[in-house]
Amino acid sequence: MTLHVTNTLTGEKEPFEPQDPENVLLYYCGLTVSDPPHLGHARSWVHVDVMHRWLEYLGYDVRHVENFTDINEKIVARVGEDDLGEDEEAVAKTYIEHTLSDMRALNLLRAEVYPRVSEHVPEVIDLVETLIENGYAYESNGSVYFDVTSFEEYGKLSNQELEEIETQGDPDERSEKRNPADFALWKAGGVDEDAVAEHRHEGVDHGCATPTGQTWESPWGQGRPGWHIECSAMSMTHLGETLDIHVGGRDLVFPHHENEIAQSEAATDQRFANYWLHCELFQMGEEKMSSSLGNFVTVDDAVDQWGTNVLRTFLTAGSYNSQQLYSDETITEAEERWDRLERAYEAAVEALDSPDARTKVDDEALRDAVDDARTLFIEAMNDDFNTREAQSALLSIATAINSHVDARGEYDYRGLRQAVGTLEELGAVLGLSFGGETTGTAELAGDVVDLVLDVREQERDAGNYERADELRDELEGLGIEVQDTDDGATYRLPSAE
RNA sequence: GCCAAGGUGGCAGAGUCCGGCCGAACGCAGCGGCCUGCAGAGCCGCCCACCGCCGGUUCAAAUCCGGCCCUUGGCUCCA
Repeated sequence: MTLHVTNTLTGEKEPFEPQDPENVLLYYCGLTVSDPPHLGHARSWVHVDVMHRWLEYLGYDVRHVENFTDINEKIVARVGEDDLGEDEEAVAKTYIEHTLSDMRALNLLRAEVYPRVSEHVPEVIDLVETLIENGYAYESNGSVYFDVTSFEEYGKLSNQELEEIETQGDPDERSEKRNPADFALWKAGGVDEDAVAEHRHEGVDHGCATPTGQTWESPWGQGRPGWHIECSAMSMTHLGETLDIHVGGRDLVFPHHENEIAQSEAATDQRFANYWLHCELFQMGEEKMSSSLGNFVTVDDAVDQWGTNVLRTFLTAGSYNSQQLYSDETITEAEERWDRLERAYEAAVEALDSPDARTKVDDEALRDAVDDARTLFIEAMNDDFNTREAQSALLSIATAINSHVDARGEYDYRGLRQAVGTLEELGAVLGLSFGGETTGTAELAGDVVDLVLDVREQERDAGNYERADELRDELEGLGIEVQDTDDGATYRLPSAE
């Protein structure tokens, strides 16, 4: 089966065919950089990263662009707060660096470009001018609005009729619009003080903050870009008029992505994106995880607590387009699943190093299991990036390895090599890395643990089990897992992530 | 109110597009056995699901069709 993806535009799972058979143009609707990223963001990032990796696995060159929205009321509101920065640019820079660092910690492939709105204001203005010239937008009191009635297909992504779209918003602003559903492409003047006040954190002194208000010169006077236009301008600048894949959070379908389609397609008369994929949200009990609800876990805390591999196992434990439950239990379960994978991997590597590994031994059950797992994995990923199913394929390799090793006797050298290689290769698609880097200190720690285990072995030989158990307990208190086997004790250091 | 997604074992979560290999995957929890000084890890096996409810189509439905109930998300801050 070839790759199939669920397209929000049609609501159906469709065969994936990029415009150019060798290249994929991928745009991910990135963050507004006004808060530290949380696990909900990480969930989307990791799924997009897995899509990217899988497309490369299939042989495509992926041109992957991910924007940062650095013009926003919330950013203005953060100016002067703590040590975030003394103006909007500095605040945005702080959070962009924070975000990129979180992304590295999650082992995400880098995008080709991370464009920022503030660097694309001329393109935004060009696009708005085109829309006015073509009769899709109008100027009103120095602001420019998109006339939704001029775009016949408005509502096609979120599947809504224009008259059913409720509109709220500022009554003053609304009076400037021809239709309440019209949205701003360009907003006159600086940021509204009330809007800024609304996003301020309580009880924070903003000292001698000097927000600039983030305004630019334009044909319609001082102003700033509206919320949706930046993604159109940036994706067109870096990837052209028609994207192959546009990804974002489910919460962005309306109005953000709907408006992106309207303004882009009105401007170019070309289809804006062929496949719209949407990542579902984390559920914290009864509601979604979100910055505004304040019920989130930040990415850096989660990385500190769980490490990259556990987190990635957790974040890909459901389909990208299914809601996923966040709880201590579900994340602990992911940890156990990763541990099982890693232990099997280590057992295989150890068996390969042992003198009992023979090239003439042939365990068909092991080899077949590995072959089957590969087939399953590929089918799962091709079926709309089914990462959970892909994980179970990996786990079935673990079971096959354990079963083979547990039988003792002689080991199938080639079979184990194949198992290890397959785990590494397919694990990499999910961004999992086995047998983590051995650092100098880890090696030293290992030597010390060996010494302690030698002493413990002597105590055991002497029948002094109480002392032996004490030593084991103390090692375990340090996070070092001890296991007694026929060939002596083995250990696992806490993962050095 | 309108739009979208979903309701599968104790938990979590695939499978639903393309009906039969689903007598329902993988993992966790639980139970039994093996291994072990003990523990852990591991192995082998088992338990737990009339797949939200009602009706229909079919030789055959978790999967298709209709109705109903419930949950989540969106309806201009949102990944």
